[in-house]
Amino acid sequence: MSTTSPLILIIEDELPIRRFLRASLSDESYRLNEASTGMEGLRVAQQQPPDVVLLDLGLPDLDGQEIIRRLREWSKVPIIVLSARDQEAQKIQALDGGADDFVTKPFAVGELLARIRTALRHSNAEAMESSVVEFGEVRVDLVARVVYRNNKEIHLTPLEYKLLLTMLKHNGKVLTHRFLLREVWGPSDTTELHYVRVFVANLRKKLERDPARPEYFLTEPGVGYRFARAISQ
Amino acid sequence: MSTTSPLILIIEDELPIRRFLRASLSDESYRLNEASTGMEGLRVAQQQPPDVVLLDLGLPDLDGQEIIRRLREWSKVPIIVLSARDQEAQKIQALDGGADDFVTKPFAVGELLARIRTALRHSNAEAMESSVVEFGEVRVDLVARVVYRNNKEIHLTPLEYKLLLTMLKHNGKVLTHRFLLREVWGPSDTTELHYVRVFVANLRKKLERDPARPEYFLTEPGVGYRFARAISQ
DNA sequence: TTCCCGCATCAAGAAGTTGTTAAGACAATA
DNA sequence: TATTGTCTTAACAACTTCTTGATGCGGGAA
Repeated sequence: MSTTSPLILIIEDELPIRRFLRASLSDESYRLNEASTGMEGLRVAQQQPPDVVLLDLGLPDLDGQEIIRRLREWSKVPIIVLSARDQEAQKIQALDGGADDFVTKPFAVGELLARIRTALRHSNAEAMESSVVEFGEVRVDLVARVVYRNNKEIHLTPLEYKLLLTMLKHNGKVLTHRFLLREVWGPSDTTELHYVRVFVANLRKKLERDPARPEYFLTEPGVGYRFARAISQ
Repeated sequence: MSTTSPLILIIEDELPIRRFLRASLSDESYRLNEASTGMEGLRVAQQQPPDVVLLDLGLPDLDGQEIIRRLREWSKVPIIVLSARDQEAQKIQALDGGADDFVTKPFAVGELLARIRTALRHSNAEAMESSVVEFGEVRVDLVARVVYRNNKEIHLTPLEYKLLLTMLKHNGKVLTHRFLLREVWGPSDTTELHYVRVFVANLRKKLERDPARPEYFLTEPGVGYRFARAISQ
C-alpha cells in the first residue's frame, strides 16, 4: 500500500449498487476503481493493484469463485465478497477459496466500511506481489497464465502450470513431494510420488537453460524440490 | 501455531451457546478452551495462547471492547466477535478496536467454521514469515529448510539436517548418543553409536570454522554431544 | 614408553532415490 | 471414428545418501 489513500477495486455488475458504493466509499476519501465484469476486474487489478477488492459473486461472465481463484494465483489483496442473503454454501465456498470476508446484501454502510478498515489493517503487513514473475530467460504472466521464454510463448499443460505456480508461490522453500502432490494433484493422491518427478522433469526441459543442470527447479534429495529465484528480481 | 490441532478460545457467558459451540467445533477436531467471563478469558489466553478467539460482546464483567483492547496489547491472535443482530455501532467499534471478524447471532455453523478457517489462514501466513537461527557464520532458515554459511548455501542431507535440528532444539544441553540415535534414526536403531560420530563429523566439516576445534558441536567425552550457541543470538 | 580406549576421519560399497524416456490409457474435440 | 493433447505408469540408468569397516589420533594408566 502506498502513501496515498487506499485504492479499492469494486467488481460489481449492477449499476445502482456500484453507484451506492461509489458514494459511500469516496466520502471516506478512498480512491476507487470499478469493473462491471469479472474479466475486466482481473485486468484492472493487474494494471493497478488495489489495496482491497469488493467482489460481487453474481457476475454475468465469470463465476465468483473463479475470480477469487484467479486473483489468488498472483495476489494476496484482501477480498471482501458481497452477496445476497441465504447463500450460506456460497459464502463458505468463497471464504475457503481465498476470500477474506463476506458481507451480506443489503448491507449497512458502516459495517462495510469497518470491514474495509479491518482488511486494510491486515494488508498493511503483507507486501503486494507482482503479476509477472521473471527468472532467467523465462517470464510468467500470472494473470494471462502464459509463459514465455526468450519472448517466445511456451505451452504448459494444466498440471505443469499448476506445479509451476505452486513452486513460484513458495519461492525459496523446500517443498516435500507429499506437499506438492497435495497442492497440485489434490488431497486424494498422496501416494504417487513419481508424478512429481515426471512433471518437474517436464518443467526443466521446457524452462531451464540446461535441464540436466537446473538453476531454478532444484532437487533436495530425500526431501523434495525447491524453486530458487534471486530475491532481487 | 504448533503442529497439533488449532486451539480455539471461547469467551462466552451463556452456557447453551457455549455448549453449542463446543459441539460444533470439536467435531472439526479443534482443541477448545472456554471462559465464561472476560477476566477469565484474558487469563486463559495468556496461559495458553489460542490460535483464534471467539468473543461474545455481552459479557457480565468486562466490556467487549475492553477485552479486545487488553488482548491486543500483547497478542495478534485473530478475534472473531459474536453478537446479537442490530447492533451495528457495536460491530463497527469492535472491528475498529482490533477484532478481525464479526458473526451475528443466530449464526450458521458452516459460516462460522469458514470464518475460523479464514482467520487461521491469516495467522498461519504471518507465523510462516521468519524463523531463522544463527550461530557463528551459519544461518539456518527453518521454514525454507535451507542452511547458509557466510551467505553461501550449504547442502545438508536429510539426516544431517535432522541431526542439526535436534541439536539446535536442545541448545546447551548434553545429548547422549542413545538420545540422538532415537531422535534422528528412529526408535529401532538404538545401538549403532557410530552413526552419530560420523554425522557430527560431517556437520562440523560443513559448518564449523575449524572442524578439528569445534565451537558449536562439542564433544562430551563418554556421554555424547552438546550444541552450544550464545543465548543472546 | 607402551598399551588401551574412545573419538575422528576417510572411503568404498550397499541401499535407496531421482532423472529420463517412452508407451499405453484416457478424455476432449472434430 | 480418428485425432490430438494430456496424464499415468513402468523400466532402467544415473546419482546421492547411508552404512560400514579400516585407520589414525590423543589422553590416561600401567
